[in-house]
Amino acid sequence: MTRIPAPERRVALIEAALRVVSRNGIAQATTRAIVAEAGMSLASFHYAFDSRDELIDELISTVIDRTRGAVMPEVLVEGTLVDVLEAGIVRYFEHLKADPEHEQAMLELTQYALRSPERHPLARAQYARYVELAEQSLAIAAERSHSTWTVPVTRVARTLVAFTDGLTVTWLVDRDDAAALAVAHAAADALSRMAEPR
Amino acid sequence: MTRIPAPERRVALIEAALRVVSRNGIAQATTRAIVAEAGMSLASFHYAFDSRDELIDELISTVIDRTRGAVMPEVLVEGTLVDVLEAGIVRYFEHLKADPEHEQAMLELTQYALRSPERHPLARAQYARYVELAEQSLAIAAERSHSTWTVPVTRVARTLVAFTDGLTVTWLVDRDDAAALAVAHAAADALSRMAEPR
DNA sequence: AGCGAACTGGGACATGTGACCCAGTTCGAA
DNA sequence: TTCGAACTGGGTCACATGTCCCAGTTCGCT
Repeated sequence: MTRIPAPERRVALIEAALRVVSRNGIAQATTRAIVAEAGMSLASFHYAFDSRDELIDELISTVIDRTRGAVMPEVLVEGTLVDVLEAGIVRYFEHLKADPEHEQAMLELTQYALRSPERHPLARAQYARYVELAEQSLAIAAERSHSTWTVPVTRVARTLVAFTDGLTVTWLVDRDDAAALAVAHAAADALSRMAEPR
Repeated sequence: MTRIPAPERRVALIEAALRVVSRNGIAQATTRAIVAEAGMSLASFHYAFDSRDELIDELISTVIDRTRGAVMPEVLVEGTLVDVLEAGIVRYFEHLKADPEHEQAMLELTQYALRSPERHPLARAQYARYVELAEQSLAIAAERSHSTWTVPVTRVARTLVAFTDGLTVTWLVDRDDAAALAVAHAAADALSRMAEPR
């Protein structure tokens, strides 16, 4: 009924799609399901997007852009590097626990992108973004703990991303908080060895 | 043409399904695709299985049972615990590189199982199996390096699984061998701190 | 107010898919 | 050798899904 210009509709559809993917998985993110979630008619979908694929691609791009420093955001703690790192990872874990479906959706989108050569770059971009954010956090962490990375920060960041990823996948499966915290501790420990006091 | 008893057919279909999932992803593992891969007719499928869901469930169970000590199998190296651990993880990494599609399939099956409450236990079982295998490997590793775990082995194992999982996901995305080896190194380092010389 | 373009709703179509059915064929046991 | 059950192939059904079309409606501009 209400007229909405196409660009806004694209945004609304992407939001709706993310909700559907989070709630029901990407396999259930059909055009009809997305449109229902957005409260629109099917025609509006193809007025705003050429195809479902186009929407999914934009969805992935959007979540990449939107990914803020969830991984170790503003590190609040002052202290040893290990402590700062662990606090950061634990904070990410809290974020994961607060919205597991979202992280699960991210994982699914990655898997999805990995499945076609044309979309593979999207998955790479997603992880490049993760690494970028991790790098920033690690720089801050070193700062706060008066340390210097003895290994290129990018490499440390890649490792951090791998660790948090593993933590995410395993926790999504077993929901074992204590185990996840143990992983966080071990990961922080490993990372801290890549720096020295300044 | 050739008559094949139902139980054998089930096995053949599961094998075929695994190949299809590895090659094209679980979304493409339709009854028709599986049947074509197995060189059977569609009717044979529903003669052997009640439904596609039943096959997928059995597929997951099968891969769980079949999962051998890919994660740090017979640890060959003698040496420091770190070295033994790293060698084991690197060996897993070689396995991953040798057949990336298989590990990707495992990941997809997990994600798939995670999406429905009835199947969630399958995902848990899969990871429980991983942890079990990791535990065995870790016991051997401690043995070989004359060390003792100072933390319950199960917890160490869970952490190892998380680490290798993270390594897997990130490597599947960026195919960065050097980065993966760095993760392996860091992971081995972290794990080795959970033991002491005997 | 009037006009053209932007937008909307409902329906339609082709295709893919899971499930099923049934008439035939083949095998093993009696 | 015969007979019944196990098995097979091909066709079919219902439904979901991506895409499209078109007649109508609404808006911004003149």
